[in-house]
Amino acid sequence: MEELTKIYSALSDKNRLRILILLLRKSLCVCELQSILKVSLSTVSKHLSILKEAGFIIDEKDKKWVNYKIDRLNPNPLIHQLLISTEIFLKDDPIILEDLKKIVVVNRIEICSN
Amino acid sequence: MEELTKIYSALSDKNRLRILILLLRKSLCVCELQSILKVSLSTVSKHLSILKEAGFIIDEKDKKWVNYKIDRLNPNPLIHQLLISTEIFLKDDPIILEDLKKIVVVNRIEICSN
DNA sequence: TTCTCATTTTGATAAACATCGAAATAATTA
DNA sequence: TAATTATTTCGATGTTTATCAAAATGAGAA
Repeated sequence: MEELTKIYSALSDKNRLRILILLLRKSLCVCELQSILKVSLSTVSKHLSILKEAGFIIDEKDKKWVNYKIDRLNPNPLIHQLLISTEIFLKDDPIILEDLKKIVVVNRIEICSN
Repeated sequence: MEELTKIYSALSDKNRLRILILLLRKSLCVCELQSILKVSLSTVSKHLSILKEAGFIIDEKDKKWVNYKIDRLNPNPLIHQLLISTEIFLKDDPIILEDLKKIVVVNRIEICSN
């Protein structure tokens, strides 16, 4: 039962839902997410670790950066079902729509070290 | 987005998951739920109000008691999908299996006023 | 090897939450 | 009407959580 409450708890925060919707479109590094969410880097990092711990995402080193992406290979079907339902539920949300516009032009070289 | 975090937050507590699984089998009053969960009446009442606020359950007066039941007519399809997924995920959970044994013999006349 | 820099961890703070017992409420029964 | 009683609300307490800034980490670049 703890595994299930951990999964639902991971989805119980606005910033984490925004992160998941963004990652469904595109793999992103911590500083790119920070530039969209406008919270501190340490907060983004903490949210990512909660989502990873729950099984929604994985991380991958890419040169200087850590790319976070949806864990498409997670064997728990609930994870994928929740991602789909969440995406559908939020498809017209104004904050989400703004976020999705931003990832089109986001550029980690410009953003990092500022 | 707040509506969605409210829904997922409602599912982020062990006692509330136990309540939902019980109500999927049988409508129950507050004191019946209390006798199974072994937490205080005010805590059960609070959990029920959170589940009701999120759209999972409704209440109905029946003589001296308030019966809580799954809101089968909630127009939000996510609610029903989450209930089904949650039930499947917890189908072999030992605490849930014990709970389900108990509702077979639970009797509100014997339980209340103790 | 040393420096740089993206990320994580730590420590602190304020807000939210789960829980309880006691008081308040409301509705049925006597 | 008065008493009973199932439930809710209130007030208090301890725990968890979201957040930030600063320090630590660790991997690539010089």
